[in-house]
Amino acid sequence: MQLQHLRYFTALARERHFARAASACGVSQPTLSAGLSALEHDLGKRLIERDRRFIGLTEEGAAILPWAEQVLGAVRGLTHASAALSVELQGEFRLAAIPAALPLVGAFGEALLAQNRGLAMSVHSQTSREIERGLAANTFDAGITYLDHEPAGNVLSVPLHEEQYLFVARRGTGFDGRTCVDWAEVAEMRLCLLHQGMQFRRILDRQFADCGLSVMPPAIADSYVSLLSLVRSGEFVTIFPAAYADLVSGLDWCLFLPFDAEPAPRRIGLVVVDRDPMGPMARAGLLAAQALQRVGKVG
Amino acid sequence: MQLQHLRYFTALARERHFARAASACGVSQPTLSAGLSALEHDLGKRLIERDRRFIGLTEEGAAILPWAEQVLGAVRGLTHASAALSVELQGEFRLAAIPAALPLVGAFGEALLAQNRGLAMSVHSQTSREIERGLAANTFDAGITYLDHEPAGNVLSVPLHEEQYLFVARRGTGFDGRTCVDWAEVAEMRLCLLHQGMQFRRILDRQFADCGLSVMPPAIADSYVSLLSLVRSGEFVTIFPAAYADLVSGLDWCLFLPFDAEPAPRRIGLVVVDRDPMGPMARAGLLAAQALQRVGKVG
DNA sequence: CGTTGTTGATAGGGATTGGCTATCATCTGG
DNA sequence: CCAGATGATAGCCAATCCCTATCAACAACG
Repeated sequence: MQLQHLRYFTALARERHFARAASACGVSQPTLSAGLSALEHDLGKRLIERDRRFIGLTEEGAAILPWAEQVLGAVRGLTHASAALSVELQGEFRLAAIPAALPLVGAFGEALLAQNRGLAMSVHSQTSREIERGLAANTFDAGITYLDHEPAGNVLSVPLHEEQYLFVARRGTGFDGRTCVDWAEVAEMRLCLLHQGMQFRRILDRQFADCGLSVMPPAIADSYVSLLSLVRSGEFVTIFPAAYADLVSGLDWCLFLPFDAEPAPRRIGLVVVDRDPMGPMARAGLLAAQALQRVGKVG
Repeated sequence: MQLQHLRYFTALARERHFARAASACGVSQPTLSAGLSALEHDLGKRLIERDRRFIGLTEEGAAILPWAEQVLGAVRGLTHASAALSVELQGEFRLAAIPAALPLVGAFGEALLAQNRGLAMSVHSQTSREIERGLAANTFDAGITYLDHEPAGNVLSVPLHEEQYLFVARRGTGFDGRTCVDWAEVAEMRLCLLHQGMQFRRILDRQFADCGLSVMPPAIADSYVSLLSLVRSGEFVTIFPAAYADLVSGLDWCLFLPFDAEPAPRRIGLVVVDRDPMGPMARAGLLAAQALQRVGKVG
């Protein structure tokens, strides 16, 4: 069995297209095709459903896919481990973060890249569920997400931030004199919020429910930028994580108000998978997060 | 990088000898030598300290060794996963067990092989510490060991047995009429016990300590067979796990007595590593252990 | 209904490399 | 000084990995 063939296989599973997968692997399409045939021959199983075009993976193919990712992840770990001893860490640090934590990636990236000049960080905005899967599948080296909500399958974490909420409205829409708002009145307003698949939304829903309220926001988006744009129209109000609000606090048309009753803050932090030989990327991420934690300056 | 080269590398690390490692891999010695050179060239690092003979691994070599084992373990998982779907599980189930649990491997093996006719089980007697390392390094598919003592790095376990203690003496040495013994008097006798690196010995030491006693056994061995042989001489007495005693209860010269006060029983069971895609071997082991647990017949 | 673009498989050739046997260089022990 | 052990080197062969060029089947569309 060839490692390269496993790369072809995972690429095809990802791209769902022979030519694109080949290009992603930097080889020609016939090469990828032949490599996959060889892999199927090695295992004695058809892994790919094809009907003159890519259909999907067979049952066997789906069964071995996570294993192929494990193999390749371990190979990455091996190469990094060998490279890390003599010189600095090199390559791409693949960080996934929930949208609410995006304001933290600046400080984290600063710490990480200061400690590892050879690294390049790539940030991927993902839901907490996707981060969990991506960590298990070695798609990401680390994630920044909620620490207390996860079923947490074998992860190490470093808390970075405690999330608070801020009410957001456009100036001149009746809130200018206010110093705070309460949850009950907000529930009655024209809210725009994230969609229900996203963790921050679920947390808010639970917060409203804890107050005996339920919300049916007339506008739903999948990014804070969209929410901000909706608020700017003056038609809507929304709720931001404080870290996110800080990032855009310079906007003169935008008004942020605290709530009268803050729920228990949600811890947000860095998570990496806790495998036996810890990958140098994971280690570097933990070190950077710990440095950040000591300084106390996050966001 | 070639998977085969990683096999060469782990074999060499295990055998500490080029020719033996080559033979273990089923290739000629120059082939292995060249393969290792290629691996070193790939990584750009010397991995092996050589001085006309094998000296040891370099720092880099030691760093990548656990990763190489991860890679190969994942490859095994992949192969098994692909094979397991259609037909029965094949190959070798590598079980490690502490000596005190060796009497359990019969029932476990029976259950495992009944459920998986294509499997062959190989049993390795190891200390609990070695089992822990071997599981992490993919040297074993499962272990049978104490469940409550482990620091437990990501393992799944199924309890199989609760260990009790029996006093063992040769008949005709003054114990024939007795129905039980107490810890204090045993502490005064000429005991032979396992050496202190072994878990069962440490458990006994703690048991004695809990009774305010301390023992300095005049004979120490690393196997129960040796202990039994020492007891047979009539000069010594010892303490066996009840499961072990059952196994040799047919010996007419041998006398087993319970203790008056039993400490809390120690749970012994099957452990497998809890990785994200669970290996079919681990799964098969768990299933066999669970079947055994339901039947309640272990040992 | 024919044309065109897309998608994946096949054919053939060249370069790489993994493997073998045979041999050598060096060290160890007697 | 000789014999054995250990690992590296040389030279050769076969496998295979990858490429370009091409083909076959299908879909979309005028």
